[in-house]
Amino acid sequence: MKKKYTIADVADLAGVSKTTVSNVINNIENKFTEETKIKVLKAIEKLDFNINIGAKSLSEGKSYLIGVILPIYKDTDILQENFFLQEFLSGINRYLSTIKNKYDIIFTGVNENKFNIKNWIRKRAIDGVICFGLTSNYIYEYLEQLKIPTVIVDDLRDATNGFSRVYIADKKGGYLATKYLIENGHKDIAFINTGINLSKVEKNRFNGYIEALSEYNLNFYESNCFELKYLHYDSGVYIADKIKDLIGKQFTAAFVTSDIIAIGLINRLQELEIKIPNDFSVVGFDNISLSKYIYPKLTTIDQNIYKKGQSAAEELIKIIEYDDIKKNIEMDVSLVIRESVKNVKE
Amino acid sequence: MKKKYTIADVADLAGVSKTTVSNVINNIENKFTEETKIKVLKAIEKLDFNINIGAKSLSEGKSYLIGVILPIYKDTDILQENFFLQEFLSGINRYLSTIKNKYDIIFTGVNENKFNIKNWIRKRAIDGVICFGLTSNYIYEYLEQLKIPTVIVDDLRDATNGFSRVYIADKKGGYLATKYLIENGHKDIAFINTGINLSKVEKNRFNGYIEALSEYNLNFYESNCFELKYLHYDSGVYIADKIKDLIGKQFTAAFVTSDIIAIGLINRLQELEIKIPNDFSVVGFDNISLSKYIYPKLTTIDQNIYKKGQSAAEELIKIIEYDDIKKNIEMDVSLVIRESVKNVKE
DNA sequence: TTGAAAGCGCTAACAG
DNA sequence: CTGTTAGCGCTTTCAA
Repeated sequence: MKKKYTIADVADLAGVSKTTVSNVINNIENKFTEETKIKVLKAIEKLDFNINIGAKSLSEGKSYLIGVILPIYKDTDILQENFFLQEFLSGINRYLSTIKNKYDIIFTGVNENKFNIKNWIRKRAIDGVICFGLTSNYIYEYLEQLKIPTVIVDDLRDATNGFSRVYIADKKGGYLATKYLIENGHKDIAFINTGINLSKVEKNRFNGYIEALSEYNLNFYESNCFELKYLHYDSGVYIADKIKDLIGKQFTAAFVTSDIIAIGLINRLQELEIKIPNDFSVVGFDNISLSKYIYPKLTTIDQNIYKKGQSAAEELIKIIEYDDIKKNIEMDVSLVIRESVKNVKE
Repeated sequence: MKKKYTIADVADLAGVSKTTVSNVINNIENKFTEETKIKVLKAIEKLDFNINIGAKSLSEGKSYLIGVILPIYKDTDILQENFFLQEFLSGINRYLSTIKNKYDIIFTGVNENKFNIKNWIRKRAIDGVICFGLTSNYIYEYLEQLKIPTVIVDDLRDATNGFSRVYIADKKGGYLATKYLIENGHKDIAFINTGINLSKVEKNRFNGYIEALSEYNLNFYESNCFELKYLHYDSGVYIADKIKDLIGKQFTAAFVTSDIIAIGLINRLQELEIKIPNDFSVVGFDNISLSKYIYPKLTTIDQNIYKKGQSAAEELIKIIEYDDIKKNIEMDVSLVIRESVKNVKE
């Protein structure tokens, strides 16, 4: 097997010192002439030399690794049965590729035991971390204690006040969804959520719902609100059975604060011979990739998780490389009109 | 901020040498007494010491990083719009967690330019790589040249002969799918695929289809075979339009060699008022997570991508740690009965 | 503009 | 069983 060359080999071949090779590789200003640069570059080319990040890392005290901490949902493994985490990772990866893949991503799940996550960050000497969704407070504490560059995504709870955060315009999303339903002639609109008092995200979506209602002088009825415990498909199935007899009587449409639940709802309702959107209209929230593959295709609020990943990564790199200050970044949302809403005006 | 401690600090506190600390940490046999072990462990605990993998890595010439090379599908970014890669990553991660997360995963996409992938492997000093799906031959060449432990998943082309491979019982899957259709009374069954001459995987599924047919003395008709160009949702939509007039006349069911296409087909057919499974039955292949969320739920062949990730990782670690020899690992498949097939016997 | 030498934190010979 | 010492491949003073 071919020997793995080091900068010493390059230096020998080019007839310069290791220092100079290093300076050329890292493009340090005023440290070499054009002439030496060419010599070094030629030697690198000839030997097919590749820098060893491990060594660079040890000497610089930087790993060029960014850690992503992902939530693990009930009963599944990390990344499993999930329709958006991979989009998020993809976005991060995308941004990293725009800065020449200097950094690599490593990831872990949040339900690993406490010490694991802390140790993981330290032993890998991770340069920065991105936390997605509601992770536990003890993680935030560790992060603060470690003084490691961090970006929190989609968690606006007080415990995250000290960090840079990326989140979306949830209120606007709720507003857009509800308004669209109203403009399609719906006056009685159910609000299906996973707990407006537990999560600011949900709360904001609810506020958007309320705002649209009052803008059109529609009354808000507590009885039109349904709170679910878990954020997964089965909650949609569950709520479908619960509200099926109210459809057409108490309300003609629903704004559901997450796609996966909306999809469970739609599928179950159709099993019960309630046709979507003919008998009942629904607007979701998230625009997970799944939502355009179901029948009928789901009208929803797009939050572009992919782009969110990009922004989170960009912000993190700014903090790592330029000591950028804490920032709150709100991402815009938009309505994606597909087929799950019927116009009942005429 | 708290100083980051090194083994030298631990050694000082415990009153032993660095070597001894290292020996204890790595649990090297016959290199320390129970007594020293306790001293060292106490010191580690007290200092909240964490080993620095970067340094360990440099000195051992091992990175404890495994690289996963993922395909990138047309027009999308890595991991995007995809319903199985994350399951695969999840499986790898799962196995790695059973060996105490000694290794971390880093990943990259295959359409990055050639040099990038090679450089990436070398500069990170990756310990081993897992390739998923049909990647390019030049990658296999690099891998061979680099003599790096490698496991190839789902690619049986000649170029992969020299590597350990993980794949599934495709023929059995094709057989099971077709047999199930036949046992439900279907005699004329379309075979929708993405090219049996391009991919051994497709070829094997086709062979299973043929075997079931002949076992039940059913004729094979070339005209019942439809070959698609791309492996994605839109191909299903496309083929739906193409075969809609043959349904009920030339055939009453279809075995589709991939779920995502089967789903495109089903959705489009239902838009055309052809009811599944009442008017037409379909069995898919893959059991992607999406397939249980569509309506009707898709009957399909489960290939357990998650488990495939586990096996690939297990095999790779064996190669890395025990110089295990090249192996071919075939994973079993099974039929998952859901709602897209109608019994037309009675 | 260049180079010598020290050091990042760890492991591995080797000697005791 | 324990410790000394010499690297692993790079960056970084500091001096020339």
